Amino acid sequence: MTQAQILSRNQQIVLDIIEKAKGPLKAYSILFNVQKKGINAPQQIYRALDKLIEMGKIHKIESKNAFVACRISDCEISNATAFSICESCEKVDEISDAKLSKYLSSFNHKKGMKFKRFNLEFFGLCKKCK
Amino acid sequence: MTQAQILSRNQQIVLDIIEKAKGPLKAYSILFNVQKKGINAPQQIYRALDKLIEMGKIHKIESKNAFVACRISDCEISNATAFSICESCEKVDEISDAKLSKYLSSFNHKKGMKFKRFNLEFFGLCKKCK
DNA sequence: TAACAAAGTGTTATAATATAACATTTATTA
DNA sequence: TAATAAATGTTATATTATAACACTTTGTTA
Ligand SMILES: [Zn+2]
Ligand SMILES: [Zn+2]
Ligand SMILES: [Zn+2]
Ligand SMILES: [Zn+2]
Repeated sequence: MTQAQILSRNQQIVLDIIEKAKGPLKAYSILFNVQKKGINAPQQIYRALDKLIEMGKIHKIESKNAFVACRISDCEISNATAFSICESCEKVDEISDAKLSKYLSSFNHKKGMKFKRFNLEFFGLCKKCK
Repeated sequence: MTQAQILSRNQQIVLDIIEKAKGPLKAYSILFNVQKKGINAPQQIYRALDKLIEMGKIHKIESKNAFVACRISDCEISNATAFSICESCEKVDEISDAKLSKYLSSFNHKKGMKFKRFNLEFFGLCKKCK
């Protein structure tokens, strides 16, 4: 069994907020939300975010510069991420699809590059916005 | 036949620089490169970039906030983009793979979302850096 | 061709995102 | 307990991106 990660105080505060959020959160909106808890500077947020990403607890949605909690129990520690993003309401879902993940993880570029990691972002309209 | 796009002065200047570059360029590095041509403000760069992206002439590498020229003749006007990115030397190649593109374009999310567009970024080490 | 609309430009200012650097504190481990 | 590693607090600054407004050029159509 892998030891459950113990988070530092700031890491836990930041993670809690991201987990409670309905959608992706931006770094500065996290910052404004935690100032009552004594976190005052962007550095403190970005440091926590970096560690949480390393641990696979959260992911960065690159096209939005925003962060979501990982909801996938066996998420491969951020080596294989895929998201669906609604262009209207901004809803983001992490996609957990074994076939897709396998297909992409074994994809090899002609030019001899062996991939370690990928990130895939799908865009469209969610059920509600369609 | 679709009419070949005619670019405005600023759009052409920005595209030329991106096409000549060996790797992805950042907006402000483009700006510094064109100040001799009378372009002085970020707005002018970002406006040109936006249009060039719309036209499918360039793509944004989201994980790097940088821009590359499209080298793919039948690139589906930015609806289906895939890139390989070297984590060491920062080399970026656009991936043109009909199977991959077909596979992803027809991928449908369980939650009823129909995708219009995707962007995929692979990370690893290129031949040289391996 | 004159009138209008649409697209592009130039400019100043500012917002939003992210990192550098350094001093200090807390936790881990040898 | 001494040494090391990880995390924190803080100030300053770098980088990326957009808002707003006045003006010009280009395209369209009456
Ligand atoms: Zn995940
Ligand atoms: Zn939606
Ligand atoms: Zn392309
Ligand atoms: Zn390389």
